[in-house]
Amino acid sequence: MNMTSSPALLPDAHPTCFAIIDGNNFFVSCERVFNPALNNKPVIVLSNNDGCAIARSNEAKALGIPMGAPFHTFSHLIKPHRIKIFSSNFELYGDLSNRMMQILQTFTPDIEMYSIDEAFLNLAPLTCVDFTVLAQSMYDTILKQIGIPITVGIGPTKTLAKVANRVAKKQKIPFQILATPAEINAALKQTAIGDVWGIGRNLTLKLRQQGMYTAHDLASKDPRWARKTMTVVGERLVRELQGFSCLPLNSIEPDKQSIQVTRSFGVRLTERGDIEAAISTHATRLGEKLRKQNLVTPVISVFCRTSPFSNTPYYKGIGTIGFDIPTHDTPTLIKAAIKALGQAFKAGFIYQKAGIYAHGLVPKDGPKQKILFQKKTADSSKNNFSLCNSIDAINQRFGKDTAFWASSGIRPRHVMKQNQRSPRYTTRWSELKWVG
DNA sequence: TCTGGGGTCCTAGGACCC
DNA sequence: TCTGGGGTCCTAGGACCC
Repeated sequence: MNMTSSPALLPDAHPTCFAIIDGNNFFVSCERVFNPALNNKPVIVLSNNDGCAIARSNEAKALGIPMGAPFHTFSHLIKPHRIKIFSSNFELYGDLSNRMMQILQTFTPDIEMYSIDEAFLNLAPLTCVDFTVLAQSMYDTILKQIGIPITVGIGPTKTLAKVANRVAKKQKIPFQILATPAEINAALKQTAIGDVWGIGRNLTLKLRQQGMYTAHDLASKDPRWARKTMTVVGERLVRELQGFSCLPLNSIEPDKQSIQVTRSFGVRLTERGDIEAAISTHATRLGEKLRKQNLVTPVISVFCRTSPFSNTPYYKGIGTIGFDIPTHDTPTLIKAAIKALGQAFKAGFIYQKAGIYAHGLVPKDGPKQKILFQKKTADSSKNNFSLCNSIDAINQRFGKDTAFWASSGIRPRHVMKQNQRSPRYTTRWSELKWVG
């Protein structure tokens, strides 16, 4: 494509056209929906265990608090600047996310839900639509119906739509459309190389060393060069920046290949029994996730590790157990997890985190592998499916862990710190917002 | 005292096969 | 000159994303 050809309007100039829509400072905006007093004030949402900042309002960003900053590195700013702090409330965020996605689907069904707060839309088929009107309408509708401000970026490829979105955010405007080569070039020139979607910390360093500082520098490169230095991923990236779409819209969510449940303990643990209780809890969560998605796993891995940030010696142990028959049965998973922990655990260390992974997932009713030497008891899971489903139903209705497995402990020591969580306004009757 | 959690894709290299 | 060759499958590790 000739990047200097005369300006033309999308989508005639390009065969493809994408929009990326995301909620501004999404978790903070969710908190503000039910607490308007937070508007125009510095607000921070913390990760699990209140460990670090995972969402910051613009006011908090202006105070110089970076994404991912550990709580203790900015705790001294809280009082003098009256920063409002929240523990993460994913039940609330997930629910508002669903509502946002539903509204976006009224604009086009050709949508890919990319993350909790982001969606790509394929706009190429909307040939008769004025994208300025469309973007403004999306912004107005979502702000009015949910109360969350969004930003819309539109461009001929997903990567350029991302660039457009970033430019809009920088200018604090609701949307940006990159249609002409001149517009694209201008946007690329004001985008730092590290802010390009797909360029992480390592590649930023590498590219800077070679004298590339902006997205425009990278877009000027030969894709063959990119393939050599950054594999096929880099080649796609350069082509996308040049306006050739390589990343299609994935409107159908593929089955997960792996599922993991990992948590910091909140306290330091040294006793194997305490870690077993945590791992049992994680295995229970894993079973729930697998059953919900109708998947079974042929193998699990369990790990436990010390803190990489402390001065004490670092250790990470991993144990793996395979199943004769892929399963999503909680007692089977717990039993295997505890056995795997036996491989991973080494006495004498101060543990901070543990987790369980399931990989090579297959659909529960998919084709089954024949087992040559199958023990009679191997499919004990079968008998427990209805029990697990009943427990899932109880916990769904009455709240997490109303019914739980004894191996998780009656009073476990690994309970998560969540000191500042807001009510789950939209998903719990008991936590409804009262007005008046 | 205090540093999240959950995913994907790609490549290299070894094992194994004919 | 060259002294087996080519393929698949699996895993570990590294990169990225939000």
